[in-house]
Amino acid sequence: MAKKKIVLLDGNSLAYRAFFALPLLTNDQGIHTNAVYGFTMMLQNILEEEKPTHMLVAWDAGKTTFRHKTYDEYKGGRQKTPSELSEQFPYLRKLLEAYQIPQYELDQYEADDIIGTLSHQGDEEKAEVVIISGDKDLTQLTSDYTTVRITRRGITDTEEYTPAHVLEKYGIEPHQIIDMKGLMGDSSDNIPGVPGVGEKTALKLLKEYGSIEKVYQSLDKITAKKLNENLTNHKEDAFMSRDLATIVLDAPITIDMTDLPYNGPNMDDVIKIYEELKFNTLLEKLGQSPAEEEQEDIDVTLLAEVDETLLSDEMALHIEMMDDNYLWADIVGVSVADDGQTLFFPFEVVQNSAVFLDWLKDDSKKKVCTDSKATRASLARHGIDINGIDFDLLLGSYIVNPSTSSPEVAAIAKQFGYTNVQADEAVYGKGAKKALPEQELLVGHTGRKALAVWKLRSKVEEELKENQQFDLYHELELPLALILGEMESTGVAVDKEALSKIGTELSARIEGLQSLIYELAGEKFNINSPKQLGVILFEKIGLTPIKKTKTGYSTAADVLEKLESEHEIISHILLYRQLAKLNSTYIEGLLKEIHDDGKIHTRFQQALTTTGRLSSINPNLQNIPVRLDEGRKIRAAFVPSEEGWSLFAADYSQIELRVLAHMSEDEKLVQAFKDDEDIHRSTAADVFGVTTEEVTAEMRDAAKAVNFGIIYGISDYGLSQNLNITRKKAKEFIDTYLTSFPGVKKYMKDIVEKAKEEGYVTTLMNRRRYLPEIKSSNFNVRSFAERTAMNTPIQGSAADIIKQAMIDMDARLKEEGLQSRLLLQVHDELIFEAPADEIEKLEKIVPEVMESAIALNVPLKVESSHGKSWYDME
DNA sequence: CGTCTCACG
DNA sequence: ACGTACGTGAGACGC
Repeated sequence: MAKKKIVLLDGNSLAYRAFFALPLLTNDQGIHTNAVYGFTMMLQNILEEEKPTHMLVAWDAGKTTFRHKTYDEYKGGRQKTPSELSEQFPYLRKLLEAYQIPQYELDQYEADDIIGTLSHQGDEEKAEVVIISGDKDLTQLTSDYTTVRITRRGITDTEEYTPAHVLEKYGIEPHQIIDMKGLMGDSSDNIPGVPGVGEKTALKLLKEYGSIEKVYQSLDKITAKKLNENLTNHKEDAFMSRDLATIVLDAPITIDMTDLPYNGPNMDDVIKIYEELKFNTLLEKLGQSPAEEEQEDIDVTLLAEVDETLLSDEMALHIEMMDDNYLWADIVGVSVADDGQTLFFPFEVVQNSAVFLDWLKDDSKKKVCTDSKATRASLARHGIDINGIDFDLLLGSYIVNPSTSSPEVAAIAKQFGYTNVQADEAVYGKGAKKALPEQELLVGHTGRKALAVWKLRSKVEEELKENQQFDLYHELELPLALILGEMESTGVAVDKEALSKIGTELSARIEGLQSLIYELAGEKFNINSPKQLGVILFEKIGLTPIKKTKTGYSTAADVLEKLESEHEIISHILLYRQLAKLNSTYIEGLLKEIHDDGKIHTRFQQALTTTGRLSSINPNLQNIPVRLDEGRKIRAAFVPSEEGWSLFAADYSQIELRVLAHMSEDEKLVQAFKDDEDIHRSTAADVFGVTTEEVTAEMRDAAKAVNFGIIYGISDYGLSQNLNITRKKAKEFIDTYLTSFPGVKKYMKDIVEKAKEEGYVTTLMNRRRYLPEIKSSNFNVRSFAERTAMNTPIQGSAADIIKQAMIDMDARLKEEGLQSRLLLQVHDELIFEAPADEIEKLEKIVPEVMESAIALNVPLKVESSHGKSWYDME
């Protein structure tokens, strides 16, 4: 028989861990499932890695334990278990039953004690025992036969404790862990310990004396006055604390090893509970497709001819493509739907039907669709005009809730309670298996999409109106989609030769740096691999690691910068990184994206960010280098598409701080903008208590960082990292700032409160972001939501403003009959191309239009420049 | 496919 | 005590 391997799980501890590590998920019944889900993930991982022959999950029993008799405040002051977690325990039990894993609890004892007793039995039998918990106290049980795995960040990652690892980490033996606890106490269990003694002091004492008894025997040798005094005064506490922390090895359990064989799960039961909890990804892994919603029978008629009477005055229209890049994807079918019918047309039929083409072009024939921009672009690619788009499901649902992830019709429909449409993946498959299905399926799928859009329109529009967001949707986002579509199809001209030339120069320098780095390292390695680089820097060369990542040493730029003076290799690596990034992302990456027309056509995602900003993909043209001149030179390859034209750029100056000034109505901030002051300088003057003339460059930099911090939802830690100062110093800065700008302080407080009360925050144009996590009992999750509550109205309002400016600008260009065209939007900046003789005009009207996009109680300020490339701008 | 790193506002 | 700045996209690596 194979060797015994016993795995003992600390049920409560792991459930807590899973609960706090994951966001609050719910199944369709509104039952929270995150702890069960996380627990399941852990369980899967454990089963796979350990392959146990025996298993047990131990639970804490009830509120009182024998430890309360020793110390009635044991675990006092502990937060009540959140109801979102307690409701999950019955499901955890059920899950374990399905896995056929024995569970046990014992009155008056904690899970620790059950585990301790069983591992003790295991030790005596010399059986291999693995204990899994989130509680480090359990490490006292490590022995030659027992390993303890303690969860660390995430849910499946654990740190493995053996006696050797305990010794390496703490410098003591496993049995001394309880002495350590006795001395230092444990605030989470309300175990007092000795005041003033933390982990460091406790370990120092134990390394020197060995045990609590010995520490007290040698008390006269401990010269540190305060420490000696504390030890003397809290002797009883120390011993009692040790007793409390000691895990019982002979609890009166009624089970033994023979009761715990593990023979694998009952798959039917496992599937059942996964289905109940809607663990779809786990079901898929089991080869079970998640229970499909019953699809109603829908008649989709395939037509090879277009009869005029079929196309009505108002219809849903869907252009189906297999690839989501609508700029190049082939159209695989077209469907229309209204109350009476759902029809499918092969695309050739549409192309060859004058009736259909006329209908598409006719502005008085209203089209209801999802993703109007994609619809328009896919048709335009085949020379087909479409007008009269009157509803966009994608944009509408995005405005209702920007946090919902998928742009797919099926996913959106489900949010609104309509399930009669399938996910694309179910029809086409995924990855390498993705393929066009047989025609009948395609017809049904494409038809159902159009019908879904048709059926959802009123619901979405109603919700938009209810939330006073119809204008935002209909007057801002919908017309913007048209403008963005034009920008995408216009594209930006890129000088291929110029780009290649920069690339050649970069490659030569990268090669030189590479050999230099190999030489300094004494060997060849892959500099692009953080893993290999970490080994070279921190093991071979022996530099001190400053930060760790999940998987090893961090080699991020801020870490390397701190090591720059330690070894000359660092500066070369930093430069190598910088140049390698430019070469791979911006030279090679962009070259691949230049099409036959000599242009790059990015796509702007209009329904993606949670704040209302756009994003740019395939390629991203919103992150072309600018901060360092080295990279900035890439911009020289971005040129006007026509002879004699120029690029023209206009950017909002400090738009986010101006928005903050407006929304907070902070007097000083408002006045500073009214006086057109250098805002970072004037902030510095206030924070440092000097006149603006006395502000030094360093003071201005610090103030600038604080201003950014304010926009991001400030935290002392974040600011300290950014400015490379102590947290205390950062906190002082923030406090001084907030005292100096009481309006901002009040605004931040109010916005968090409002988010808690109403569940969401809004922008100037009534964009919403829901923040359910602001009520989380998890500090990190809650803090993140609080910062988001502070940041989203600012970032989002700035996004609203520039979107409005784009619409106004588009109208103005048409009005004035100008040839100039908008090419790009980069969050606070608009980039145009223009004939030389229109530049002067643009210099006047672009700032004028942008500055008057919205009226705030501070002025908006726009600065413009123009030139022969995106690099040479004046 | 997740992680790390780094480009932008 | 907790471990973070807000919002993105892309390339390289290594499983």
